[in-house]
Amino acid sequence: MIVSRSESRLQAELKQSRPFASPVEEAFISVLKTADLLTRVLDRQMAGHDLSHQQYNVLRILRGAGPDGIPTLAIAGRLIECTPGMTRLLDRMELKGLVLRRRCPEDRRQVLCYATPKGNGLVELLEPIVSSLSDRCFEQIQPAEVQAFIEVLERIRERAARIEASGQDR
Amino acid sequence: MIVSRSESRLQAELKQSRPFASPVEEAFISVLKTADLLTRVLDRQMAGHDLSHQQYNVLRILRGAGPDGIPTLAIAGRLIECTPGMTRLLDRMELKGLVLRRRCPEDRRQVLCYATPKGNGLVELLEPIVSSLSDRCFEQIQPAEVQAFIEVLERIRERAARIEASGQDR
DNA sequence: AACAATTAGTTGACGTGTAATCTAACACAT
DNA sequence: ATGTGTTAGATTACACGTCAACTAATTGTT
Repeated sequence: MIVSRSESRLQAELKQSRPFASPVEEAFISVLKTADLLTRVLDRQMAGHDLSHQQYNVLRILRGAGPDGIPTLAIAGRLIECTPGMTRLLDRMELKGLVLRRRCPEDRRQVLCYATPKGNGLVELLEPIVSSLSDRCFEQIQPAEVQAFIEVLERIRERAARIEASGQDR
Repeated sequence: MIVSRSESRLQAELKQSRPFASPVEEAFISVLKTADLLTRVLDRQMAGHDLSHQQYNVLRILRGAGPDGIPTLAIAGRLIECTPGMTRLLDRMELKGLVLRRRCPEDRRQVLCYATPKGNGLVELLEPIVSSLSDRCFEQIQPAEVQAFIEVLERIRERAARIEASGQDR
C-alpha cells in the first residue's frame, strides 16, 4: 500500500510534494477538510434514523417556525441558500411523513411548510445526539479558544461574502 | 420578503428561534457554513475554466506525483476519502483531456493516473488565483491567529476522526 | 496447485449542491 | 384592465458525495 497507516495522522493528512504554499492556504484547506469530516460524522449519526444532516436542519427550522409554517425559500435562506435542492429535499421529507406543505392563501405563490408531529419527534430525539457530538469534537478546546475560533470564522465569512458579491457580474 | 437585506448580515445569517444551544454548537455549525461559502466562492473562481475545486485539487496532486503517476485510490486518500466518486471524477477529467490513465503493469489491479500537459497548464494558471483568494479571505487575520486557528481545526479533526473510527461498527 | 482473504477499482442507486430556464402569482403604473 | 416587472417556486441538467454490491487481480494458506 502506498500510504502507510503508521505515519502520523496529521502529517499524512495532506501529504503532497509541496504541502502548502502559505499558512493562509493551509488554513483555507483545513476549513474545507474539517467541514467534510464533520459532515460525514454527523451524517453517520443520523443514518440510523434515515435522515441526512440537511433534513435534520430543515426539521429544526420548521420546529422554530411553529404552527405558522414557513415558505420554502425562507428555509433555503436559513441553510446555505440552495433553491432547487430545497424542493426535492422537502419532497422526500414529505414522502417520509416528516413535513406538510400547502399553498399560502394570502399569497398563492408561496408554499408554506410545517413539521408533522413525527418530524418534531425526530428532532427531539436527535438533538441530544448532535449536541453531544459537538461537545465531543470540541472537548479539548478551551472556552476562550472556542470564542476566538468562532470570531475568526465570522471574519472569514464576512470577507468571503464580499468577494462572492463582488464577483456576481460574470 | 421574509428576511430583509438591511439586517446585519451576521445576525441574520442563522436566524432561528433558538440560535444556538451552546458555543460549541455554534462553532460546529460555523465550520460547516464557512466551508460551504468558501467552496462556493472557490468554485466560482474556477467556473470560467470549466473546472471544479475538486478537479483542481486532483490536478495539484497529479502534478505532485510527477511522471510516475499515482493510483486512483491514492488520490482519493489525499482528498477526503471518497472512493467511487474518484473514478467518475477522473472519467470526466479524462474526457476533457486533463488526465491520462493506464493499468499499472506491476500490479494490474491499480490504475495509474497522470496529468497531461494541458492539465498541468491549468494548475499553473489557477494556482495564483486560488492563492490570492485565500489571501483575501484571511486578510484581516493576524499570522498568530491563523496559526491558532489551524491548530484548533487540527484538534477538531483529530477528535472527529476518533469518533468516526469508533462508530464504524454499525 | 487450489482455495480463501484482501485490495483496487468500477458500477448502480440515491441525496444534495449549482446554474439556467420556466411558470404562476402578485405589485404597480399608466 | 392591461402590460411590465418582480417574486416564489418547480424543473431540468449536471457535478459530486455516500453506501452497497460487484469484478478482477494479488496474496496467503494449506
